[in-house]
Amino acid sequence: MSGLNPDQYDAVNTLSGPLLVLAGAGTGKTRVITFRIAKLIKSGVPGERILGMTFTNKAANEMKERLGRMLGQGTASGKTAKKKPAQDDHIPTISTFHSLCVRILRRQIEPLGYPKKFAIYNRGDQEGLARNVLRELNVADKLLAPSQLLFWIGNWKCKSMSPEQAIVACDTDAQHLAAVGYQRYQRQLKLKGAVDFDDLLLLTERLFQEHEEIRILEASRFDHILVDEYQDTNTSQYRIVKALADHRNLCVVGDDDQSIYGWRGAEVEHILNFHRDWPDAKVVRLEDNYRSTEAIIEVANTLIRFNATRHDKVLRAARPGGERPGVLQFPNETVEAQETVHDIRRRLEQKGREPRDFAILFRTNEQPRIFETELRKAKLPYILVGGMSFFDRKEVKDVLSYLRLLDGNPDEVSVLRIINTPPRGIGKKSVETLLNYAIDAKVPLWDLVTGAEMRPPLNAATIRGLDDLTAQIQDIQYQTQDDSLVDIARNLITTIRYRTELDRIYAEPDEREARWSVVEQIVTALGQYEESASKPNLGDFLDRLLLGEQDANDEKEKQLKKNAIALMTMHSAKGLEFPEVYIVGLEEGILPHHRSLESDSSIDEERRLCYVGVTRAEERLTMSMSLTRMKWGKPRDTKPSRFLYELTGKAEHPNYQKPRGV
DNA sequence: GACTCGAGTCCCGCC
DNA sequence: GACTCGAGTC
Repeated sequence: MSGLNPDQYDAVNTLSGPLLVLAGAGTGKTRVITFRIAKLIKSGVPGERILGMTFTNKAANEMKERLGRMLGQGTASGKTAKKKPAQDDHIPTISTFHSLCVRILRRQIEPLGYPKKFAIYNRGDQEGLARNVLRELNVADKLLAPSQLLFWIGNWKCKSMSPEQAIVACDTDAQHLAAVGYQRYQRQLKLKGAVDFDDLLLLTERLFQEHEEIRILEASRFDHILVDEYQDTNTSQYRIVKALADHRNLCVVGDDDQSIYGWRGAEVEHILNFHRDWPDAKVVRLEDNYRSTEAIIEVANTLIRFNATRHDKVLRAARPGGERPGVLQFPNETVEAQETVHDIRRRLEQKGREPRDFAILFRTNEQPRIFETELRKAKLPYILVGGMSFFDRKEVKDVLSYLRLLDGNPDEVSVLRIINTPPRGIGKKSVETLLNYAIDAKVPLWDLVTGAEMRPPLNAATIRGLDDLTAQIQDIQYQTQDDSLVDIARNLITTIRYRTELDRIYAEPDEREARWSVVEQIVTALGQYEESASKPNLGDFLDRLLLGEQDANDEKEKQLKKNAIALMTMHSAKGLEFPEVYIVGLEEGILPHHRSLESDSSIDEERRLCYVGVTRAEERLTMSMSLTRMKWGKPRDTKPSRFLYELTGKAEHPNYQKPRGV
């Protein structure tokens, strides 16, 4: 326990009772949490009685790794540990909220009327459902598009609102329509035995509310709870934490200046009001920043002071001096990318830096493309973090849908996806007939496919197709009963002739290879999972993959090990640090994002996001913008981000605010 | 039923 | 510029 300052030491050694750690950026939050867990264990608390909660898998993995080093062992549900730990049971659980909720629901969901093997729907699946709902309601796209419906549903859900509550809270006709859609959407999900991501939290919350005995059972699993990034908890997460913390040994850590998840329902009030929930809570403040140089901290402080409503706190730099952060302007985004990569290469060669010392941070997921191109040209290793794009790929969706089926979980979305992929003569019309029949007869679609339920009249080609599919799936299930998961997947891909299908669709050899390699990556991920999990099974693998616990991107893993330049959004960068950071695309409309320009409070959140970006840098920070940017096929003029003026001291300080009402 | 082509849209951020 | 969707053709 060496190397802690008095405040950190205080936080680490307060072992019981409610504790609030208000910690600025770079003040050693994660360190305090990990030290505290280690200390608890050393003081005799069994590891399995400790629960650490994080918001991202990255944070969870990092904490597991640190803890592993500190205690010289692995941690539960961690794939970071090479060997399976000897005593699996004495290890603390480090988990994201969603992962924790999935585990609770897999054990206890039945009282809520969902099947134990519920499917988890992601964005793509949700869209299909939303479309169905709108079709059912006979709503024209212009009145309410599927994406809008999902937007509203997401909004209500992250505020923990039921459809009934949403209907009451509506202002406009479109909203009211969405609320009705929300009700139908939930009904459909339940009918299909599926939940979406938000439901994972909502249902857990409801489970605890309606079934006290389950709440007590789940709460009794742990004696200590630690929550990182507490400022980012939404209503459900807040209630779940409270419901689990009977023992009162609750330690939360956070920073209101880094609250960047307001759009998914996070409320800073939770951290600001912690002492109201727990009046005897001890409060520890960490204000010494050990990460960045004084020059960088100065920029960060200057910027964040423009936010009106915040806890006034100072961030003191422990590292004096330092290079002044640079602000660069480029003619267009190609030059911006080229020059950034050029600069990195120069510093790699001249300053003895390593690729892993660099990060390029951006606001939206379309920005990295051009940087990827330039990095590839320069033959520099990079890793693109985040972005669910892996799951958006057709091949991934296809293979995962088949795997869900093989897991004995033939939910409708998966069945519809693969029923005619590869083509087996089952046309749109037939699928529609089947689907309508399934709805009318209240039987699962899959039972019509297999013929377990009486099928409606269909043409001969369709029947042959359905029988083929059924035979294929049953063959695999029969042949591979005792096989490893990897063998099952291989058998599947061969049986459905997926490679042939890819070759048929894609003419370009390069594209064929690229697509096929994605399929192989899934198999590799399955192999990795099988090695690390204590009781591997297909359903658990699919859960983990969907929750992001299991990395399916083989290339990514390799590069990570290989030491690579990190490309990520500022949201993903939270909690991380790099010696050299480039924040790119600092333009009005990007950061702050144009969708946030309507209200002051969302501009404040954009500013906090920028603050998070700035405070990732340890030694060198470069911010850049380009004067024109391609948008919808045409180069368009841009305006420098207001944050650039603010952080360079060129904007009016809020102390000299313009008169009201102007 | 499978495939091609052209019109229409532009979906933040994450688990 | 990239992608999806629906009409139209074989």
